[in-house]
Amino acid sequence: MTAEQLDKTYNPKQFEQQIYSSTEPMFAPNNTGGETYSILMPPPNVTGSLHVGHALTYTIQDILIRYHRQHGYDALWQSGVDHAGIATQMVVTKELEASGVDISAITREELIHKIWEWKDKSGNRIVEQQKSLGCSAPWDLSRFTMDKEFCAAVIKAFVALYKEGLIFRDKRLVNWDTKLMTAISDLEIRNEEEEGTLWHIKYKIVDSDEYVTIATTRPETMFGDAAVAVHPEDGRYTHLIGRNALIPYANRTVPVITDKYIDIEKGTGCLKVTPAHDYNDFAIGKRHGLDVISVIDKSGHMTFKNVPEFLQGIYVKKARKLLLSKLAEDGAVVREEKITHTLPYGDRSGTVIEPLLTDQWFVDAKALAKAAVEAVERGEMKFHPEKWVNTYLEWMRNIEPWCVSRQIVWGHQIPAWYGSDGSIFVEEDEATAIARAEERGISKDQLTRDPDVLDTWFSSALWPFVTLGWPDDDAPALRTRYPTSVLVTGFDIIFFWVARMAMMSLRFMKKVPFRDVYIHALIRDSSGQKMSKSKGNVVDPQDLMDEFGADALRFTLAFMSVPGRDIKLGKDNVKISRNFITKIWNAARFLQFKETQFCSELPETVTGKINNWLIAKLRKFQQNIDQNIREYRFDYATRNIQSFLRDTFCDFFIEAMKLHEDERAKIIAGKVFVEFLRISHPFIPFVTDRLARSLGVCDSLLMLGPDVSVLRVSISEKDEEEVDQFIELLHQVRSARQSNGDVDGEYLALLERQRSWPGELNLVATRIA
RNA sequence: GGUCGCAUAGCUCAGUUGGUAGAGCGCCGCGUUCACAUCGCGGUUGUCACAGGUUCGAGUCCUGUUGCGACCACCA
Repeated sequence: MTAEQLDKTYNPKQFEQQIYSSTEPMFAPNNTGGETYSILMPPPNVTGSLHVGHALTYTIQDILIRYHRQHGYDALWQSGVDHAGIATQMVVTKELEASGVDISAITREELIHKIWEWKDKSGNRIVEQQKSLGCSAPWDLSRFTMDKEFCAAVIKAFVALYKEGLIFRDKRLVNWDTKLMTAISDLEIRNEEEEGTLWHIKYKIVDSDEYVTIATTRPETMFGDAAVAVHPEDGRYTHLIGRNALIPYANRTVPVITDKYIDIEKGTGCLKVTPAHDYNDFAIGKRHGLDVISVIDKSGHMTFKNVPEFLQGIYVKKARKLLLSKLAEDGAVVREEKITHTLPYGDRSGTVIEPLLTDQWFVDAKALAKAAVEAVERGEMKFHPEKWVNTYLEWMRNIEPWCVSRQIVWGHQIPAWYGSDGSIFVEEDEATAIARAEERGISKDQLTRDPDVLDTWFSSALWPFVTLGWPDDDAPALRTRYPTSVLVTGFDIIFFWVARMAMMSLRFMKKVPFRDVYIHALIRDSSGQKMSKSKGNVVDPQDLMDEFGADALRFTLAFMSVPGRDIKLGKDNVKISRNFITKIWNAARFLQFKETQFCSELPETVTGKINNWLIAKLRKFQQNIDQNIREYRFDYATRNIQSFLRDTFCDFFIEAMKLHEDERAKIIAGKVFVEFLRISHPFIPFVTDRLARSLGVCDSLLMLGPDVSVLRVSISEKDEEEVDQFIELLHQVRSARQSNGDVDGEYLALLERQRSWPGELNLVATRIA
């Protein structure tokens, strides 16, 4: 490696790209049979582009991977992309519609084909951005949740779970998105508080002049009422129990029943029970054997059955208005009460979610959760920071069946075939399903395949072992790398992904998927606001990288990764990091100017107090970083990098070097600076590699861990202490001079003490003060 | 309603085992003779949210209060 003169200014744009491509071949795992270190990269959505949250999570993972690779581990960072069922189908559908395609007119196969086309064309954008950030993943090993092998694995897992009774089909109330026309899981809805109205509405009691007044926020569902319920001990209504109430305009009566679920204080104390459109009402209905009467269809309109003519086929919100004006006209609205309540909205579509009764596939999450809870309780999978273990356990212990079928086309089609007689065949392929059906006397033509696809998170849940080779139990990666070392992700993904990977992994691999789970912070804007497109406060990491360099962004994100606190990211923070990196650059320039030797070996015994002191500080620095990495304290690590370079190396050592010319010091300075570059490399890979090359040290620091010879060299601990004291005194002298002027007695006394210091410190003292 | 965080300098935040309150930014002063003004040297800035308790000693441990935030659940 030949040295070259460093530019006067640090200009990351000039070399980052080039450094990346020249080191890329070295990102592959070495597969030498040594100790492995593996990280699964959370697969970004195929539709995604890099946002600051990604930048943070990838920076942390890349630091870990580079560090372990440098330290001789067989390191694998398994990358990939997620097909992101609903999100992707939405994006492509929108694009097609915008270009004038009538979505309702194209077939399932055509749409799937279009999405593949889109994926091949645009699905790789985020990988390019990951590369700009410096992510050192072996991209040729990258997986896609819809690639052939992955699909086969998903189907295999589904069939296995089904045959074990851990997946079942049932008619239940599910969260239905009327815009996307699919079921979604509990996690895919977000509840939003808003102002609403509670209408008190009279139902006439049959064969009487009395009325019963119910309170509801959703009057339009009254046509699905199956009862009016009161609390058994509510004296106000005892006389009505067992009577029948007439539903307005419906020509239908419902009984007044009692149930302890009813809250006497709430509303009027009378609850209209609508099993088809409310989870609690469904439960009440089940207890009392009530009919389940649907009045809303899958697109969010009133049905044509069960609903009076003037509301048939009308959109729910409009139907509500119409009905209310008619009820008011007829004097049935007793009271309008303003309340705040929370409404469920679809995460993706933004429309109100309707609980609807439909046939769906469910995973028996409760059964799977048992092992996933126990493994964590036994400490086989550890959370960092530890507090997140409570979030995980709490959710796992109260888990409900997971609805995994989606009424869309982009995803893994459920391997279930239905016979015309209602029989179900769940098999890995069509041929087997047909064979099984024929055994039961059902011909091929009488079989239809379930059109639904699986929830995207179902395949994501299998990510840890499928990417490593499952279902081939002998796959080398599966044998040597499972369980993986650590999963790095945000807390919002604990339920969606971490918990489900734990469940599936324990079922199929009998072991936890990773030893550690590192939960990182959420990034907010500089004033602490959550970033969102609608607020317009989204910071684009690409912009920051363009302006300050990828290293500056990485350093900033690591620096601000304080456990348990959100990151308030502003441009200024990145600028400060850039300034620090410039400082490193200039330190290198100085050493180059001084014709420092970068490649010579350390002498067995270091002479010179300051030289000894520097070596001692370097050792501590190295040990600190090791500990920081072990404890996932990237904030401490970057602080250590900063203070070593600035306070220790530049502000004292280099300054002393200027005053006290010493050939030994040049050797030490070169050696220590190179060690500094190696140790810092995982955090700021581009600039450290660039400097190592320019100074003629090596082609890349990617594989070069800290030199252990630094640890072997014998140094005097007394020297370290002595120089520390000297520096302390130096501060006092400077301070005294600044505030009191040169003539002050205190200053002179301090100066005297300083000058009496032995060896080269004396020399330095005379000139530095 | 349940759970979990957070509160330290003007701002953003460190403070690891209980032992003299810190950094960066900002601000003020000084400084461009051999890296760096994207810099250096020095200075300024505190009721550690509040109230109790444990302790020789509490920013740190315990109890309570207030404020802010997040998540989960429910809502007639």
